Amino acid sequence: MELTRTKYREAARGRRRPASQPSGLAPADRLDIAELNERVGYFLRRLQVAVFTHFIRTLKPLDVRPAQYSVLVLIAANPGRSQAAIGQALNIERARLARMLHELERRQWIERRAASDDGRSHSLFLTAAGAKALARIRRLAAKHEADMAEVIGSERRAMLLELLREFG
Amino acid sequence: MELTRTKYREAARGRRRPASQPSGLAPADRLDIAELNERVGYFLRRLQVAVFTHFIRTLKPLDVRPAQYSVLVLIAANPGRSQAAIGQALNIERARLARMLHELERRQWIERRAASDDGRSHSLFLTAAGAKALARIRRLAAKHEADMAEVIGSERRAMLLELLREFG
DNA sequence: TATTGTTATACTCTATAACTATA
DNA sequence: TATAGTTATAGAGTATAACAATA
Repeated sequence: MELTRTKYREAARGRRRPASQPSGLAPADRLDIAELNERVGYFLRRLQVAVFTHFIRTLKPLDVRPAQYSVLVLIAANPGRSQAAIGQALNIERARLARMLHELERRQWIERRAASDDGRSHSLFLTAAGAKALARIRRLAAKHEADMAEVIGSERRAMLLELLREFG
Repeated sequence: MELTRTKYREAARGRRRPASQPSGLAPADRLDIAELNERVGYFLRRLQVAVFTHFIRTLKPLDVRPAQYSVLVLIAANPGRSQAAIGQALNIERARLARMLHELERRQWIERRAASDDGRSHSLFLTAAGAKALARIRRLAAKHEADMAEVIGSERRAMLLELLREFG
């Protein structure tokens, strides 16, 4: 599944047969997926993969992945916070976050300073270059989100966002 | 985020502050995630991870993962189809599917027979043991789905499923 | 004792490429 | 030439455990 209007329309045409229809009546060339049609996790995963694929492609010029984007955004909005705080908020393992931050530091988008109050923790900040990059990143992320709205439909996107937000 | 009623209620309490509120007013101990509150992909990913985690934990007794479940279900509903057909329907790379099928064959849940009409392709079938295992797997998967409905609410689950299905 | 950050290992999943055997 | 399946490799993400420094 790709996130394009053409594919979406194809999917809409293919969806004429209701999920409750017995599997024996599925056309010979199409596979019967009736049982999966009742699984929230199945569709959740498919849409998530499609959305992330489109995000990654849209942000390819800056080579930023979804997790990196969320970390940069959180550091920008919460300068000086620790790795533990960022990791907990985003549900990223501290081991994984440590490696990701090394990469962002290598690109000179963030810097770590020793925390004044706690010798164990590092305070995280965007560098000037990081802030500049984030401005470009945000423009591409906004384009990604606008593409999604165009494919999904604005009001459907809003419904989906509200439903998902209940659990995030 | 875990998929439990307790966690859900905590999340609901924590959601009092609207997403549009300026970040400067976020409490000092909580991180400001206002910008992510508008990202469909962010919540889609969080919910998908939570749902898969619960699925994996529920099916732990049989050690079946979501992708394996979907493959078994598709073979059961479409006996004799090729790896290519299964892979295309589920959006699984043929290389990945080949390894997964080896594992399912090792467990003696599926078997491959040479296709009668095409010497290149393998026809996939459940074994008797595979059919028996799938019956147990389906009971656990149904429990997983029921748990989800309990946490999310039946009507919200139905709305979410319908919205997601538009793109799957 | 517990926490912060780091390194290391293992496993899943994704993305490719190269290869064989068939068509 | 194209397709079906296999094997191999590389990278991202997840899950652990172990460790040093600090609380």
